[in-house]
Amino acid sequence: MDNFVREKLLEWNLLDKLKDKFDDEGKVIKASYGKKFLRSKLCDLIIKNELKGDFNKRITSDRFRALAIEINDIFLHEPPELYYVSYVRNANGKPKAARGKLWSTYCYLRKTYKQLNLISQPSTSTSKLNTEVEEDCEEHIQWLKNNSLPFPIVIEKWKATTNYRIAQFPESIDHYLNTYKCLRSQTGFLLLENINDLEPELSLRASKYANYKLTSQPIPVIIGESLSNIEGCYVCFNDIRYRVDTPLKAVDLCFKVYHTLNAEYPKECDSVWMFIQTYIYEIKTEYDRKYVATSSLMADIEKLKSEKID
DNA sequence: TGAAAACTGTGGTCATTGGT
DNA sequence: ACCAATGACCACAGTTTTCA
Repeated sequence: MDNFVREKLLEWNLLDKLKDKFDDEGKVIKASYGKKFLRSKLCDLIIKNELKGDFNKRITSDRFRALAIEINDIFLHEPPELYYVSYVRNANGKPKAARGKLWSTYCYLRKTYKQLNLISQPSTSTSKLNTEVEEDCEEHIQWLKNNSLPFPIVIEKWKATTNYRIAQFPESIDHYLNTYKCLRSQTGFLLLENINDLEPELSLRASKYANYKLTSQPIPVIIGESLSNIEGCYVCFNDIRYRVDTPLKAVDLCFKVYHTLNAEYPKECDSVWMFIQTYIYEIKTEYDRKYVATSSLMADIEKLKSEKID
């Protein structure tokens, strides 16, 4: 290692950090400068030293920038941008991730350390069920698959298996309906068999969804010439039609169906259902999407309410 | 035996997600 | 708003296999 490089390394405090390896590998890297420069080896050496002693250590963007500048100071023709470009937003305001050789070496090392179990995987939110509870659930699930009565026991078993069913997370509502017999019963509701205008509309909707590889979601349906002349209200999903007394009850039931089945809201009116969920029912979940329109509507309503009180 | 094809691993970018 | 983290994807170089 020549004096210039040694001085620079001392100045930037890199020599101490790299002394274990740099005498050997550093010589190789230094020798390659001006020929086929071993950039990857250099990055590997630096990042490994940064992570020495703690495989899970985070390197801040400031540190990355400093390291890139240090490299540029030692190896004058190596631009810092080659080694680290921090996060930026483009003209459209879209975020652009950090780049550069140091960055990708860091990512690659972390990937490798994870594969070798040197870094613990971030804990997922799903808590593990113990085997005893799981066995009970299996039994309940089996019962639910074959029985739809008596209703109180259905409710009890349905509640007891909530976590288990969520863990099993079905692909679609079809799966749910086909698996659990109780969902097809009409306890407490009138299920109509012939609804003239409704069926073509629903099948049109289903095919529209199928085009986008989505499954048709539960939907409240109101039949009648106008809102002042309502003939009937339904909640429809798949081939099931629940009749309810009022539009409000249809919305209410539909909302409950979404949550009971862990179904997603229909894409085209997700924000509307999110408003109903957060403002009317005051429910917040970890899966909630935030909408500017929804938030501003809620804020506006709150403002109106407070003005009325004043 | 050497060229071509197939395969594999590394290094890199990008879009997106998630945390603060 | 910022930025770290992640996963999908791609290019490319090196290695191995196939085949004339």
